[in-house]
Amino acid sequence: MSENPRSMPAKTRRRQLIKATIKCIAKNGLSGTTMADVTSKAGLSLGIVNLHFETKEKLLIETLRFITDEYRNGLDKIFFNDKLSVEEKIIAHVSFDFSRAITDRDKLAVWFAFWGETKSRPTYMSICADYIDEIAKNLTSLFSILKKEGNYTSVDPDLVCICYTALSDGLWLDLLLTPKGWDADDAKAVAMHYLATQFPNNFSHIR
Amino acid sequence: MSENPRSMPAKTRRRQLIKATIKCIAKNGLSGTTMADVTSKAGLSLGIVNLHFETKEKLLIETLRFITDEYRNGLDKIFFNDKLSVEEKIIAHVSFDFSRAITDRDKLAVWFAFWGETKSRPTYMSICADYIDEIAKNLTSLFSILKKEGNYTSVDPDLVCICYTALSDGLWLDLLLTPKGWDADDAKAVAMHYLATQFPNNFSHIR
DNA sequence: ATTATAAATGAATAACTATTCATTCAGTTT
DNA sequence: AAACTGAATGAATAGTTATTCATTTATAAT
Repeated sequence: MSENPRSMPAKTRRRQLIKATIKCIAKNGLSGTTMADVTSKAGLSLGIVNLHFETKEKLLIETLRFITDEYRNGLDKIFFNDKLSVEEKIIAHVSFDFSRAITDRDKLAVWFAFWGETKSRPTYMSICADYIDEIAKNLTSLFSILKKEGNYTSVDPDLVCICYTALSDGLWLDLLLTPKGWDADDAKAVAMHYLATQFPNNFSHIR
Repeated sequence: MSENPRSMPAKTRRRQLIKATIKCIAKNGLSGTTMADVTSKAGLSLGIVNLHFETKEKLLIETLRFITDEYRNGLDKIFFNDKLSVEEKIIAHVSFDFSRAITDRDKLAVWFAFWGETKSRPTYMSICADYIDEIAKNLTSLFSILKKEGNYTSVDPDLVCICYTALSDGLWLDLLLTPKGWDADDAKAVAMHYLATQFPNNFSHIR
């Protein structure tokens, strides 16, 4: 099969298995995801996961790391883009949060599947804690700068960061739970509505 | 054992098993919760779950129903309490959302464990959808009345309901993921901060 | 007391699933 | 083209866990 040459680099094969894992978790949940499911979804043989990841648990951990890295890297590209103003960075952040890539329902299902197990798995917890802290620091600093630039004397950047972050997590949950009559653009509008309450001169009329 | 008389009504025994299930899910996750765990946590014998619930899956469904009912009933008591003003009802709603009973970390872990599996289990999905719709309707109507009473001409009650609900879900997630340096009262303050942006004359100075 | 009833037990079973590893196979080297 | 290398396979194995049900036990009824 030219689709699946044996000479593929290990990294590609690992990614192929992680992608299959995401689909399986979305379809069957974490508890319902078996090695047989994952490997057949990837069009490969049963033993392949153990060859590339050693154990199922390690495959799951790499899958979590894959989606957290994707999220963190996407946001870092925005934060460290010198061509954007602070206002533009914040808008780009929100747009990214509700972009196709991030609000893909398969991936949302994976996020929540892991969050649901976080309390019982220190490894999941620490992978999550890492990216959360970093992103919060960056976003808070954007709000701080905008506060100064826009003379928003009564705004509390830390509070706004916590509030925005919680809001966007909750909106993701809505997108996951209510598949119909509601989409990522609607969710984004809700998030912008909140930011407009804090920075009305910057975000009030943005669609 | 006088603690565990055989004459206990079936309902009590079922509740005892559900309580044990909540603890097990919090400790080991949905996938890691076994019948042996649950029954030993309840101080009963292995076969007892199948006697009272037939299958593990049915026990899990009843556990989800238990926590959703607890939440819905708590809020209904507030909505249908004729002695409270609309403002008081909204405050009571928020206080309930961040009360000890609701923000208990074991129970939060259960919420998220089920939400994580919702996409793959239509039964979980429909149990969630039921209570979400009902609560949203009630809360939206409170915001509508407050809008009229307080002359908040530019407030959109549907939007505020969606935003508040998403925010509180996201704050629950924060409480679950970040055990230290952050508690339910802090989360409640964030929620009140949002409501104050919409109804400043009612909620600005409330602790 | 004796019998009847229903709840509870837990050893045995059945079903499932992660992991292993001897073998196969594709591609590379000599 | 023969030998080599390491990726891939999947049948077999090992381990785990839900479920069953014959038996035991507590309570109620007569």
